[in-house]
Amino acid sequence: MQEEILSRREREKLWQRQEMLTAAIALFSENGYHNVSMSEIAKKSEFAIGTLYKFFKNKEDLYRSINIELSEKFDEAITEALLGTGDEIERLQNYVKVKGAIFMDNVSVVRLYFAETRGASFNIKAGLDIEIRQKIERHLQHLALIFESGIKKGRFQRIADPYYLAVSLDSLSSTFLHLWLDAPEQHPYPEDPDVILNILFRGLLDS
Amino acid sequence: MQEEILSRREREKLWQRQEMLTAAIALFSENGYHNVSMSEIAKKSEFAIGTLYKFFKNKEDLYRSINIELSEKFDEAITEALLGTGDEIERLQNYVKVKGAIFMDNVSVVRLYFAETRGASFNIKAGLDIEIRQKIERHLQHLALIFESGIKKGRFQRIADPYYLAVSLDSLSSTFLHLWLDAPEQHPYPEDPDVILNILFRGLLDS
DNA sequence: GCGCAATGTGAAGAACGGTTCACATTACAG
DNA sequence: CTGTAATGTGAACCGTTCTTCACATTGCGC
Repeated sequence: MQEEILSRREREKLWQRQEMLTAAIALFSENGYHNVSMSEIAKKSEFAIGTLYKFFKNKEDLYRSINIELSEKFDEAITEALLGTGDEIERLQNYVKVKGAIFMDNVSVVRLYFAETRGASFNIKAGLDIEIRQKIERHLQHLALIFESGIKKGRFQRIADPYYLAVSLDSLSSTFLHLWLDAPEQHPYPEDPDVILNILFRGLLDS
Repeated sequence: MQEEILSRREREKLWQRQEMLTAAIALFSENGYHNVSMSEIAKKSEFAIGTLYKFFKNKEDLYRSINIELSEKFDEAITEALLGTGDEIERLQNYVKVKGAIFMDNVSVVRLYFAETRGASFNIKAGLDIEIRQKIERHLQHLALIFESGIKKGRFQRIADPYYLAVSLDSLSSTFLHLWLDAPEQHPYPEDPDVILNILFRGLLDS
Protein backbone atom coordinates (compact mmCIF):
# COMPACT_ATOMS: atom_id res chain seq x y z
CA MET A 1 0.00 0.00 0.00
CA GLN A 2 2.23 2.81 -1.24
CA GLU A 3 0.44 6.04 -0.61
CA GLU A 4 3.26 8.54 -0.54
CA ILE A 5 4.07 8.55 -4.23
CA LEU A 6 1.06 10.67 -5.05
CA SER A 7 1.41 14.20 -6.25
CA ARG A 8 -0.37 17.02 -4.49
CA ARG A 9 -2.89 17.13 -7.29
CA GLU A 10 -3.56 13.43 -7.08
CA ARG A 11 -4.09 13.66 -3.37
CA GLU A 12 -6.48 16.52 -3.90
CA LYS A 13 -8.48 14.58 -6.44
CA LEU A 14 -8.68 11.66 -4.06
CA TRP A 15 -9.91 14.01 -1.41
CA GLN A 16 -12.51 15.51 -3.73
CA ARG A 17 -13.67 12.07 -4.68
CA GLN A 18 -14.09 11.23 -1.03
CA GLU A 19 -16.10 14.39 -0.47
CA MET A 20 -18.45 13.34 -3.22
CA LEU A 21 -18.79 9.83 -1.86
CA THR A 22 -19.43 11.10 1.65
CA ALA A 23 -22.18 13.41 0.49
CA ALA A 24 -23.70 10.68 -1.63
CA ILE A 25 -23.59 8.15 1.21
CA ALA A 26 -25.48 10.49 3.48
CA LEU A 27 -28.16 11.07 0.88
CA PHE A 28 -28.48 7.49 -0.34
CA SER A 29 -28.65 6.00 3.12
CA GLU A 30 -31.28 8.50 4.10
CA ASN A 31 -33.47 8.30 1.02
CA GLY A 32 -32.45 5.33 -1.09
CA TYR A 33 -30.92 5.19 -4.53
CA HIS A 34 -33.92 6.26 -6.55
CA ASN A 35 -34.92 9.14 -4.33
CA VAL A 36 -31.63 10.95 -4.64
CA SER A 37 -30.81 13.00 -7.73
CA MET A 38 -27.41 13.87 -9.07
CA SER A 39 -28.13 17.54 -8.53
CA GLU A 40 -28.79 16.89 -4.86
CA ILE A 41 -25.47 15.11 -4.56
CA ALA A 42 -23.85 17.99 -6.40
CA LYS A 43 -25.35 20.54 -4.07
CA LYS A 44 -24.50 18.63 -0.91
CA SER A 45 -20.93 17.95 -2.00
CA GLU A 46 -20.55 21.51 -3.30
CA PHE A 47 -19.40 20.47 -6.73
CA ALA A 48 -21.13 21.01 -10.04
CA ILE A 49 -23.00 18.17 -11.66
CA GLY A 50 -20.51 18.06 -14.48
CA THR A 51 -17.69 17.55 -12.02
CA LEU A 52 -19.39 14.49 -10.59
CA TYR A 53 -19.36 13.06 -14.08
CA LYS A 54 -15.63 13.69 -14.34
CA PHE A 55 -15.17 11.33 -11.41
CA PHE A 56 -17.88 8.78 -12.05
CA LYS A 57 -19.16 7.39 -15.32
CA ASN A 58 -22.76 7.80 -14.21
CA LYS A 59 -25.04 7.61 -11.21
CA GLU A 60 -24.90 3.85 -11.03
CA ASP A 61 -21.11 3.90 -11.09
CA LEU A 62 -21.12 6.33 -8.20
CA TYR A 63 -23.43 4.12 -6.21
CA ARG A 64 -21.43 1.05 -7.09
CA SER A 65 -18.23 2.72 -5.93
CA ILE A 66 -19.74 3.47 -2.57
CA ASN A 67 -20.84 -0.07 -2.04
CA ILE A 68 -17.63 -1.63 -3.20
CA GLU A 69 -15.48 0.51 -0.94
CA LEU A 70 -17.87 -0.11 1.88
CA SER A 71 -17.93 -3.85 1.53
CA GLU A 72 -14.17 -4.03 1.17
CA LYS A 73 -13.72 -2.08 4.35
CA PHE A 74 -16.13 -4.30 6.22
CA ASP A 75 -14.74 -7.44 4.64
CA GLU A 76 -11.23 -6.63 5.77
CA ALA A 77 -12.21 -6.11 9.38
CA ILE A 78 -14.42 -9.16 9.61
CA THR A 79 -11.95 -11.45 7.88
CA GLU A 80 -9.25 -10.34 10.23
CA ALA A 81 -11.42 -11.17 13.21
CA LEU A 82 -12.25 -14.59 11.87
CA LEU A 83 -8.66 -15.50 11.05
CA GLY A 84 -7.26 -14.09 14.29
CA THR A 85 -5.75 -16.15 17.03
CA GLY A 86 -7.57 -17.84 19.84
CA ASP A 87 -9.75 -20.87 20.30
CA GLU A 88 -13.16 -21.28 18.73
CA ILE A 89 -15.00 -19.40 21.41
CA GLU A 90 -12.61 -16.47 21.36
CA ARG A 91 -12.88 -16.21 17.60
CA LEU A 92 -16.64 -16.10 17.74
CA GLN A 93 -16.49 -13.47 20.46
CA ASN A 94 -14.13 -11.50 18.31
CA TYR A 95 -16.42 -11.75 15.32
CA VAL A 96 -19.38 -10.42 17.25
CA LYS A 97 -17.32 -7.63 18.77
CA VAL A 98 -15.64 -6.53 15.56
CA LYS A 99 -18.85 -6.62 13.59
CA GLY A 100 -20.44 -4.42 16.22
CA ALA A 101 -17.52 -2.03 16.33
CA ILE A 102 -17.27 -1.50 12.61
CA PHE A 103 -20.98 -0.87 12.31
CA MET A 104 -20.95 1.56 15.19
CA ASP A 105 -18.14 3.47 13.52
CA ASN A 106 -20.05 3.76 10.27
CA VAL A 107 -23.57 4.44 11.38
CA SER A 108 -24.50 6.53 8.38
CA VAL A 109 -23.71 3.78 5.94
CA VAL A 110 -25.15 0.87 7.86
CA ARG A 111 -28.63 1.47 6.54
CA LEU A 112 -27.24 1.47 3.04
CA TYR A 113 -25.29 -1.68 3.71
CA PHE A 114 -28.33 -3.48 5.05
CA ALA A 115 -30.37 -2.31 2.10
CA GLU A 116 -27.90 -3.93 -0.28
CA THR A 117 -27.31 -6.93 1.89
CA ARG A 118 -30.62 -8.08 3.22
CA GLY A 119 -33.81 -8.35 1.30
CA ALA A 120 -33.77 -7.78 -2.41
CA SER A 121 -31.68 -5.01 -3.85
CA PHE A 122 -33.35 -3.45 -6.85
CA ASN A 123 -31.08 -0.45 -7.08
CA ILE A 124 -28.58 -1.74 -9.53
CA LYS A 125 -29.28 -3.60 -12.72
CA ALA A 126 -27.16 -6.57 -11.75
CA GLY A 127 -23.85 -7.62 -10.43
CA LEU A 128 -23.18 -5.42 -7.46
CA ASP A 129 -24.98 -7.40 -4.85
CA ILE A 130 -23.36 -10.53 -6.21
CA GLU A 131 -19.92 -9.22 -5.31
CA ILE A 132 -21.05 -8.31 -1.84
CA ARG A 133 -22.86 -11.58 -1.37
CA GLN A 134 -19.72 -13.47 -2.27
CA LYS A 135 -17.82 -11.69 0.46
CA ILE A 136 -20.50 -12.51 2.98
CA GLU A 137 -20.56 -16.08 1.77
CA ARG A 138 -16.85 -16.32 2.49
CA HIS A 139 -17.43 -15.07 6.01
CA LEU A 140 -20.13 -17.65 6.49
CA GLN A 141 -17.82 -20.39 5.29
CA HIS A 142 -15.18 -19.20 7.73
CA LEU A 143 -17.65 -19.14 10.55
CA ALA A 144 -18.86 -22.60 9.61
CA LEU A 145 -15.30 -23.89 9.81
CA ILE A 146 -14.95 -22.51 13.30
CA PHE A 147 -18.13 -24.21 14.40
CA GLU A 148 -17.11 -27.43 12.72
CA SER A 149 -13.73 -27.36 14.38
CA GLY A 150 -15.35 -26.79 17.75
CA ILE A 151 -17.68 -29.69 17.20
CA LYS A 152 -14.87 -32.00 16.09
CA LYS A 153 -12.90 -31.17 19.21
CA GLY A 154 -15.91 -31.92 21.37
CA ARG A 155 -16.14 -28.35 22.62
CA PHE A 156 -19.47 -27.76 20.90
CA GLN A 157 -22.55 -29.90 20.74
CA ARG A 158 -23.69 -30.51 17.20
CA ILE A 159 -27.06 -28.83 17.60
CA ALA A 160 -27.22 -27.97 13.90
CA ASP A 161 -25.21 -28.15 10.71
CA PRO A 162 -22.13 -25.90 11.07
CA TYR A 163 -23.17 -23.80 8.10
CA TYR A 164 -26.56 -23.22 9.62
CA LEU A 165 -24.89 -22.25 12.86
CA ALA A 166 -22.83 -19.74 10.91
CA VAL A 167 -25.87 -18.30 9.21
CA SER A 168 -27.62 -18.14 12.56
CA LEU A 169 -24.85 -16.22 14.26
CA ASP A 170 -24.62 -13.78 11.38
CA SER A 171 -28.35 -13.31 11.49
CA LEU A 172 -28.43 -12.83 15.26
CA SER A 173 -25.67 -10.27 15.32
CA SER A 174 -27.24 -8.33 12.45
CA THR A 175 -30.56 -8.42 14.22
CA PHE A 176 -29.10 -6.97 17.38
CA LEU A 177 -27.47 -4.27 15.31
CA HIS A 178 -30.83 -3.53 13.80
CA LEU A 179 -32.37 -3.16 17.22
CA TRP A 180 -29.60 -0.83 18.19
CA LEU A 181 -30.05 1.21 15.00
CA ASP A 182 -33.75 1.66 15.69
CA ALA A 183 -33.36 2.63 19.33
CA PRO A 184 -29.76 3.01 20.45
CA GLU A 185 -30.47 3.84 24.08
CA GLN A 186 -33.16 1.24 24.51
CA HIS A 187 -31.27 -1.60 22.84
CA PRO A 188 -27.55 -0.98 23.09
CA TYR A 189 -25.47 -3.40 21.11
CA PRO A 190 -24.02 -5.48 23.93
CA GLU A 191 -20.51 -4.72 25.10
CA ASP A 192 -20.24 -8.33 26.09
CA PRO A 193 -20.47 -10.53 23.00
CA ASP A 194 -21.69 -13.39 25.13
CA VAL A 195 -25.09 -11.74 25.43
CA ILE A 196 -25.55 -12.68 21.80
CA LEU A 197 -23.45 -15.81 21.79
CA ASN A 198 -25.23 -17.29 24.78
CA ILE A 199 -28.30 -17.65 22.63
CA LEU A 200 -26.28 -20.24 20.79
CA PHE A 201 -24.05 -21.39 23.64
CA ARG A 202 -26.69 -22.05 26.23
CA GLY A 203 -29.90 -23.98 25.71
CA LEU A 204 -33.39 -22.85 26.62
CA LEU A 205 -34.10 -26.42 27.65
CA ASP A 206 -32.12 -28.42 30.27
CA SER A 207 -29.21 -26.54 31.68
CA MET B 1 -67.22 -10.51 7.45
CA GLN B 2 -70.35 -10.31 5.28
CA GLU B 3 -69.33 -11.05 1.75
CA GLU B 4 -72.57 -12.15 0.17
CA ILE B 5 -74.32 -8.82 0.04
CA LEU B 6 -72.32 -7.69 -2.94
CA SER B 7 -73.90 -7.13 -6.30
CA ARG B 8 -72.55 -8.87 -9.35
CA ARG B 9 -70.93 -5.62 -10.42
CA GLU B 10 -69.28 -5.12 -7.10
CA ARG B 11 -67.89 -8.62 -7.17
CA GLU B 12 -66.57 -7.99 -10.64
CA LYS B 13 -64.84 -4.81 -9.56
CA LEU B 14 -63.30 -6.63 -6.66
CA TRP B 15 -62.10 -9.27 -9.06
CA GLN B 16 -60.65 -6.67 -11.41
CA ARG B 17 -58.91 -4.99 -8.55
CA GLN B 18 -57.38 -8.30 -7.59
CA GLU B 19 -56.18 -8.85 -11.15
CA MET B 20 -54.42 -5.52 -11.03
CA LEU B 21 -52.83 -6.24 -7.69
CA THR B 22 -51.69 -9.67 -8.81
CA ALA B 23 -50.03 -8.28 -11.91
CA ALA B 24 -48.43 -5.51 -9.91
CA ILE B 25 -47.16 -7.90 -7.24
CA ALA B 26 -45.43 -10.02 -9.85
CA LEU B 27 -43.74 -7.00 -11.37
CA PHE B 28 -42.81 -5.23 -8.15
CA SER B 29 -41.40 -8.31 -6.50
CA GLU B 30 -39.36 -9.05 -9.57
CA ASN B 31 -38.04 -5.57 -10.27
CA GLY B 32 -38.74 -3.33 -7.29
CA TYR B 33 -41.00 -0.33 -6.99
CA HIS B 34 -39.01 2.15 -9.04
CA ASN B 35 -38.27 -0.19 -11.89
CA VAL B 36 -41.89 -0.89 -12.70
CA SER B 37 -43.98 1.60 -14.66
CA MET B 38 -47.71 2.01 -14.61
CA SER B 39 -47.85 1.12 -18.28
CA GLU B 40 -46.16 -2.18 -17.56
CA ILE B 41 -48.70 -2.94 -14.87
CA ALA B 42 -51.43 -1.93 -17.30
CA LYS B 43 -50.12 -4.23 -19.98
CA LYS B 44 -49.61 -7.18 -17.66
CA SER B 45 -53.02 -6.81 -16.05
CA GLU B 46 -54.65 -6.16 -19.44
CA PHE B 47 -56.29 -2.94 -18.40
CA ALA B 48 -55.67 0.55 -19.68
CA ILE B 49 -53.60 2.92 -17.62
CA GLY B 50 -56.60 5.11 -17.03
CA THR B 51 -58.46 2.18 -15.52
CA LEU B 52 -55.71 1.64 -12.99
CA TYR B 53 -56.26 5.21 -11.89
CA LYS B 54 -59.95 4.53 -11.42
CA PHE B 55 -59.02 1.95 -8.80
CA PHE B 56 -55.98 3.55 -7.21
CA LYS B 57 -55.25 7.17 -6.53
CA ASN B 58 -51.72 6.83 -7.88
CA LYS B 59 -48.80 4.48 -8.11
CA GLU B 60 -47.92 4.81 -4.48
CA ASP B 61 -51.47 4.04 -3.43
CA LEU B 62 -51.37 0.89 -5.54
CA TYR B 63 -48.14 -0.19 -3.92
CA ARG B 64 -49.44 0.64 -0.49
CA SER B 65 -52.56 -1.43 -1.10
CA ILE B 66 -50.49 -4.44 -1.99
CA ASN B 67 -48.42 -4.19 1.11
CA ILE B 68 -51.31 -3.57 3.42
CA GLU B 69 -53.30 -6.55 2.15
CA LEU B 70 -50.18 -8.65 2.28
CA SER B 71 -49.32 -7.75 5.81
CA GLU B 72 -52.88 -8.26 6.98
CA LYS B 73 -52.93 -11.73 5.49
CA PHE B 74 -49.64 -12.62 7.11
CA ASP B 75 -50.63 -10.99 10.36
CA GLU B 76 -53.80 -13.01 10.62
CA ALA B 77 -52.06 -16.33 10.14
CA ILE B 78 -49.20 -15.58 12.49
CA THR B 79 -51.40 -14.15 15.20
CA GLU B 80 -53.58 -17.23 15.08
CA ALA B 81 -50.55 -19.45 15.51
CA LEU B 82 -49.32 -17.45 18.46
CA LEU B 83 -52.67 -17.39 20.22
CA GLY B 84 -53.47 -21.03 19.52
CA THR B 85 -53.65 -23.73 22.10
CA GLY B 86 -50.79 -25.77 23.47
CA ASP B 87 -47.92 -25.25 25.82
CA GLU B 88 -45.07 -22.88 25.19
CA ILE B 89 -43.08 -25.29 23.08
CA GLU B 90 -46.02 -26.23 20.91
CA ARG B 91 -46.82 -22.58 20.29
CA LEU B 92 -43.30 -21.85 19.19
CA GLN B 93 -43.33 -24.89 16.93
CA ASN B 94 -46.58 -23.67 15.50
CA TYR B 95 -45.18 -20.22 14.88
CA VAL B 96 -42.22 -21.56 12.97
CA LYS B 97 -44.40 -23.92 10.97
CA VAL B 98 -47.09 -21.40 10.11
CA LYS B 99 -44.59 -18.73 9.17
CA GLY B 100 -42.93 -21.21 6.85
CA ALA B 101 -46.20 -22.35 5.34
CA ILE B 102 -47.55 -18.92 4.61
CA PHE B 103 -44.32 -17.84 3.00
CA MET B 104 -44.16 -20.97 0.88
CA ASP B 105 -47.68 -20.32 -0.32
CA ASN B 106 -46.83 -16.79 -1.37
CA VAL B 107 -43.42 -17.13 -2.89
CA SER B 108 -43.87 -14.35 -5.41
CA VAL B 109 -44.59 -11.79 -2.74
CA VAL B 110 -42.04 -12.86 -0.18
CA ARG B 111 -39.30 -10.89 -1.85
CA LEU B 112 -41.49 -7.85 -1.74
CA TYR B 113 -42.38 -8.47 1.87
CA PHE B 114 -38.76 -8.80 2.87
CA ALA B 115 -37.91 -5.64 0.98
CA GLU B 116 -40.47 -3.73 3.04
CA THR B 117 -39.72 -5.53 6.25
CA ARG B 118 -36.01 -5.92 6.56
CA GLY B 119 -33.46 -3.32 5.76
CA ALA B 120 -34.63 0.12 4.92
CA SER B 121 -37.66 0.64 2.76
CA PHE B 122 -37.17 3.62 0.49
CA ASN B 123 -40.05 2.94 -1.83
CA ILE B 124 -42.69 4.94 -0.10
CA LYS B 125 -42.35 8.46 1.17
CA ALA B 126 -43.31 7.52 4.68
CA GLY B 127 -45.76 5.68 6.77
CA LEU B 128 -46.27 2.35 5.10
CA ASP B 129 -43.50 0.49 6.75
CA ILE B 130 -44.61 1.89 10.06
CA GLU B 131 -47.91 0.06 9.83
CA ILE B 132 -46.18 -3.17 8.96
CA ARG B 133 -43.59 -2.70 11.64
CA GLN B 134 -46.32 -2.28 14.22
CA LYS B 135 -47.80 -5.62 13.25
CA ILE B 136 -44.43 -7.29 13.53
CA GLU B 137 -43.86 -5.59 16.85
CA ARG B 138 -47.09 -7.10 18.12
CA HIS B 139 -45.90 -10.55 17.06
CA LEU B 140 -42.65 -9.99 18.86
CA GLN B 141 -44.48 -8.98 22.00
CA HIS B 142 -46.58 -12.12 21.76
CA LEU B 143 -43.54 -14.26 21.28
CA ALA B 144 -41.85 -12.58 24.19
CA LEU B 145 -44.81 -13.41 26.38
CA ILE B 146 -44.55 -17.06 25.45
CA PHE B 147 -40.87 -17.11 26.31
CA GLU B 148 -41.51 -15.28 29.55
CA SER B 149 -44.23 -17.67 30.51
CA GLY B 150 -41.97 -20.63 29.78
CA ILE B 151 -39.25 -19.11 31.90
CA LYS B 152 -41.62 -18.37 34.79
CA LYS B 153 -42.82 -21.96 34.76
CA GLY B 154 -39.26 -23.19 34.85
CA ARG B 155 -39.56 -24.88 31.47
CA PHE B 156 -37.05 -22.53 29.90
CA GLN B 157 -33.71 -21.33 31.10
CA ARG B 158 -33.43 -17.56 31.10
CA ILE B 159 -30.58 -17.41 28.61
CA ALA B 160 -31.62 -13.95 27.45
CA ASP B 161 -34.30 -11.33 27.92
CA PRO B 162 -37.62 -12.72 26.61
CA TYR B 163 -37.94 -9.93 24.06
CA TYR B 164 -34.50 -10.67 22.72
CA LEU B 165 -35.43 -14.32 22.49
CA ALA B 166 -38.47 -13.31 20.48
CA VAL B 167 -36.41 -11.17 18.15
CA SER B 168 -33.93 -13.99 17.81
CA LEU B 169 -36.52 -16.57 16.84
CA ASP B 170 -38.08 -14.21 14.33
CA SER B 171 -34.68 -13.50 12.89
CA LEU B 172 -33.72 -17.16 12.70
CA SER B 173 -36.90 -18.26 10.98
CA SER B 174 -36.64 -15.41 8.47
CA THR B 175 -33.05 -16.31 7.81
CA PHE B 176 -33.92 -19.90 7.07
CA LEU B 177 -36.63 -18.68 4.74
CA HIS B 178 -34.06 -16.54 3.01
CA LEU B 179 -31.82 -19.51 2.52
CA TRP B 180 -34.70 -21.44 1.11
CA LEU B 181 -35.60 -18.58 -1.25
CA ASP B 182 -32.08 -18.43 -2.61
CA ALA B 183 -31.69 -22.16 -3.13
CA PRO B 184 -34.84 -24.14 -2.42
CA GLU B 185 -33.43 -27.58 -3.14
CA GLN B 186 -30.18 -26.98 -1.33
CA HIS B 187 -31.72 -25.41 1.77
CA PRO B 188 -35.28 -26.63 2.21
CA TYR B 189 -37.18 -24.86 4.93
CA PRO B 190 -37.27 -27.61 7.55
CA GLU B 191 -40.43 -29.69 7.83
CA ASP B 192 -39.56 -30.16 11.46
CA PRO B 193 -39.64 -26.80 13.25
CA ASP B 194 -37.26 -28.16 15.85
CA VAL B 195 -34.40 -27.89 13.39
CA ILE B 196 -34.70 -24.15 13.86
CA LEU B 197 -35.93 -24.18 17.43
CA ASN B 198 -33.12 -26.43 18.61
CA ILE B 199 -30.73 -23.59 17.97
CA LEU B 200 -32.51 -21.91 20.85
CA PHE B 201 -33.56 -25.00 22.78
CA ARG B 202 -30.25 -26.77 22.91
CA GLY B 203 -26.94 -25.23 23.85
CA LEU B 204 -23.70 -25.43 21.94
CA LEU B 205 -21.90 -25.75 25.26
CA ASP B 206 -22.56 -28.40 27.93
CA SER B 207 -25.33 -30.78 27.04
C1' DG C 1 -84.14 -0.88 -29.03
C1' DC C 2 -83.15 3.64 -26.83
C1' DG C 3 -80.67 6.63 -24.10
C1' DC C 4 -78.24 7.72 -20.16
C1' DA C 5 -75.03 6.66 -16.65
C1' DA C 6 -71.14 4.09 -15.42
C1' DT C 7 -67.06 2.36 -16.80
C1' DG C 8 -62.95 1.78 -19.75
C1' DT C 9 -59.36 3.86 -22.79
C1' DG C 10 -54.75 5.66 -24.16
C1' DA C 11 -52.81 9.75 -26.36
C1' DA C 12 -51.13 14.05 -24.72
C1' DG C 13 -49.52 16.97 -20.93
C1' DA C 14 -46.31 18.02 -17.46
C1' DA C 15 -42.61 17.22 -14.54
C1' DC C 16 -38.63 15.18 -13.36
C1' DG C 17 -33.87 13.78 -13.54
C1' DG C 18 -29.72 11.65 -15.84
C1' DT C 19 -26.37 13.02 -18.98
C1' DT C 20 -23.80 16.00 -22.19
C1' DC C 21 -20.86 19.61 -23.79
C1' DA C 22 -19.48 24.25 -24.98
C1' DC C 23 -17.66 27.48 -22.23
C1' DA C 24 -15.37 29.56 -17.91
C1' DT C 25 -11.94 29.19 -14.69
C1' DT C 26 -7.77 27.72 -12.75
C1' DA C 27 -3.06 25.83 -12.60
C1' DC C 28 1.37 26.01 -14.04
C1' DA C 29 5.50 25.79 -17.23
C1' DG C 30 8.37 28.67 -19.73
C1' DC D 1 3.42 37.67 -17.36
C1' DT D 2 1.60 34.77 -21.09
C1' DG D 3 -0.41 30.90 -23.25
C1' DT D 4 -1.91 26.40 -23.02
C1' DA D 5 -3.61 22.39 -20.88
C1' DA D 6 -6.28 20.59 -17.25
C1' DT D 7 -10.09 21.07 -14.61
C1' DG D 8 -14.65 22.85 -13.17
C1' DT D 9 -19.34 24.46 -14.42
C1' DG D 10 -24.40 24.27 -15.08
C1' DA D 11 -27.87 25.34 -18.69
C1' DA D 12 -29.97 22.68 -22.02
C1' DC D 13 -31.24 18.39 -23.95
C1' DC D 14 -33.69 14.22 -24.08
C1' DG D 15 -35.84 10.16 -22.61
C1' DT D 16 -38.80 8.33 -19.27
C1' DT D 17 -42.91 7.96 -16.59
C1' DC D 18 -46.65 9.60 -13.75
C1' DT D 19 -51.06 11.49 -14.28
C1' DT D 20 -55.08 13.61 -16.52
C1' DC D 21 -59.08 13.94 -19.29
C1' DA D 22 -61.88 14.09 -23.42
C1' DC D 23 -63.71 10.54 -25.76
C1' DA D 24 -65.28 5.56 -26.69
C1' DT D 25 -67.49 1.66 -25.09
C1' DT D 26 -70.39 -0.96 -22.29
C1' DG D 27 -74.22 -2.04 -19.17
C1' DC D 28 -78.81 -1.61 -17.94
C1' DG D 29 -83.53 0.18 -16.82
C1' DC D 30 -87.45 1.47 -19.37
